[in-house]
Order: sequence, then structure tokens, then C-alpha cells
Amino acid sequence: MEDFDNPTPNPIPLKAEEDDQFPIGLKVLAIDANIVCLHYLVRLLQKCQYKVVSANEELEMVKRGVMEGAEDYLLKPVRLQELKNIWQHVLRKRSARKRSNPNLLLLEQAVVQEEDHNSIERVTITMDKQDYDESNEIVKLDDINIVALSSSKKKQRVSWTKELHEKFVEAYEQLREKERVPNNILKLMNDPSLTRENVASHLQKHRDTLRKKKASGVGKLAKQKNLYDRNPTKASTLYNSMNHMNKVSNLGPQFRINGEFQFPNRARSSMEGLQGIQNPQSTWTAAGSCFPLPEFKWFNFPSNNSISNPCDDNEQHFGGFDPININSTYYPPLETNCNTLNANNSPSLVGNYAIENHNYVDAGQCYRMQFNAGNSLGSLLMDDDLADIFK
DNA sequence: GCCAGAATAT
DNA sequence: GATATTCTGG
Repeated sequence: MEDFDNPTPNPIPLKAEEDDQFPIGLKVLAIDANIVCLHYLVRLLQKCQYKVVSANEELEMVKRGVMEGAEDYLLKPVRLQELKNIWQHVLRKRSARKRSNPNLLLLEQAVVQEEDHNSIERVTITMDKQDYDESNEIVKLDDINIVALSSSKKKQRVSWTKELHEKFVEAYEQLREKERVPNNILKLMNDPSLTRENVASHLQKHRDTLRKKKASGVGKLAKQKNLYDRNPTKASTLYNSMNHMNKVSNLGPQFRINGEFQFPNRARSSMEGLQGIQNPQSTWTAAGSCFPLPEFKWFNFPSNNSISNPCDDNEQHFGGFDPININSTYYPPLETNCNTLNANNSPSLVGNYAIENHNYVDAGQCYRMQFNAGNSLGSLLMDDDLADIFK
């Protein structure tokens, strides 16, 4: 005999994928002329974690459902296991119907929408009075009709609020270029209400937006402003310092030494603004002002003097200086040709950068930095990551 | 009827 | 997973 009062949580082994599909809170409508019998059925269903509503309140809908046709049956005697598996009947019926007659699906949706129950899954079960045997607590029914009225739970549209979008961006920025895929972002966002599809869709939109911004140039100033807004003191310090540096670069020769830039003594006073962000390990040298520029700390120059730097066209490229000659003019971002030669096609102290026509620095290895062409180094300061150096 | 934004199909 | 297409609400 079934132990109705102490059903095991899940006595029916389900395939993993089926288990995943269990619709939490699946609503079941129990109908019975006999109130005792009805209560008993309700109790059983509740034990199976269904949400049960009563027959009387929705009689009209039940009639309607029956008129549409009972979709499936549970044969007597009804066992707890079978009740537990109602949802699987619904799923099977749903997929079968969808395959065989898409119009049925539409019809069902229409009915349910009309009832303003478009987000509710429904199973209707009917029992007859004589099917309930109180003495041995077994439900004996001729048939239990299962009427699946709604076959597809209408998906809730995700509203990408400012907050949700920020959370998305946070996850997006946290990942490297090639890791920025829906599933990774989904994981980082850690929001159970989102699906991979939601994120994929939003990602597509986001990329599109970024492309448009990049193409139009819109957003650079906004980003800069954002940087100022977030940290006006430090940002302006760096900004001013970079402008100083730009002037300094016209004052005389500079050399890159062991990852640091050395400037003539007379430039030192112009460098003071950078002290706050300089590497504490570095010192001002007798030879001049020598310090690691935070932006250059991201420049990655192995010593192998590579002269070409194949890079992914999907990567963003930022402009910068020719690392060989700090006195050189600004090189705008490389947009197309990634297979490039270094300056003068000659060995250099630094490597793994690439220069096209002696005019471009592929900053693919020197990312996260962009200078303005010509005069003011900081005026196109735009990357959010730049703010990281202030942490 | 258009558009942006989201879902769904390929 | 990326992209194209369709759907939907304002």
C-alpha cells in the first residue's frame, strides 16, 4: 500500500533533464463532487508540491477545459507516484501537441489569456465520489482526467534597468575580451532570474552599442567626464600631469630605462603631480626624473624584439607613443592592419609592439590607454580601466 | 506605423 | 556562441 502520509520527497527516479523541467508551483485544479474526496486529493497533490485551487471557484473554466478535451488520464488506482508525475504528462503532451498541431497551442494560449491566467500552468483532475475508499486510503478512480489548458508559460520579459545593466557591465568589464560570452557573464552576474538567452541578447545589444560609439567617437568625452566625476582630484591630477609630460617631451631627450622613463632634470618640477601615483619602488634619480608611468606599466615589452604583432581584429587598439622614441608624435589607434613592422624595421630596445608605416603603434599589448593626437595627452583619456590605477 | 529593446531562430 | 530575424510594448 502507498504510504500517502509519508511520501518520500522524490521516490520516482527521473532523468536528470526531466528533473530540471519540473515546473515549480505547477497549479493543479482538483475537482470532486465529494468534499471529503476532494480534500484528500488536495492533500495528496500538495504533498507533491503542486499548488492546488478548488473546483467550485473555477467551475466555468473547468467546463471549458473539458470541452476542449481531456488530454490525458491517470488510471485507477491512483498512486501517489502518478500524481507526482502529472507535470511530466503535461510536458509530454505539450511537446507532442506542439509537434503535431501548432494551432492547438495557439488556441490554448488564447483561451488562457482570455482568462487572464496567462502565466499559470494548469492541470485539471476530476474524481468521482465512489472512487475514494476511506477504509484503505487508496484512491480508486475510473479515470482522472488531466486537462492541460495552458501549455506554455509565457516568458516574462526582462527589463534591463539601469541597475541591472550596470551589473551586466561590471561582469562584462571584469572579463577578458575572449571570455566575454553569455555564460561567463551570466555566472558573474549571479542572478537566478536571468537566463543565458537573456544575457546573450543583451550582450548582442551591448556590443552593437559599443561599436556605434566607437565608430562615432561619441562617448570618449563622456567617459572622461565620468572619470572626473568619480575621482575629480586624482583624475585631474593625472590629466594635468600628462599634459605636463607632453610639454616635457618637447624639452629634450628622454630615455626609457628598465621600464622607467627618464626625463631631464629640468622637467622634474612638471612631474610632481605624478608622485602620488608613481611606483613607490622607484626613485627620482640624479640623472633626472625617472619613474614608471602608470599607463606604461601596462605596456608589455618583452625583450625579444619581435617585429610583428599579429593581433585579433576584434581586439581594440589604442594609440600611444612609439616606445622607441618617447619624443615621437602620438600614434593613433591602429584600426586595420595588425601585421606590422616596427620602426625603421630595426632591432630595438623594446619589442612586441608593431608599427605600421612608422606611424602607428599597435597598442594591442599596450592597451587601456589613449592619448590625444598632438598636443594634449590627456584630452582623450577615455578608458574606464584607467581609473584602476587610482585604486 | 515606427522604434528600441527583448526574444527567438538560424 | 554569434548573428539574423521576429516579436512586442510604448
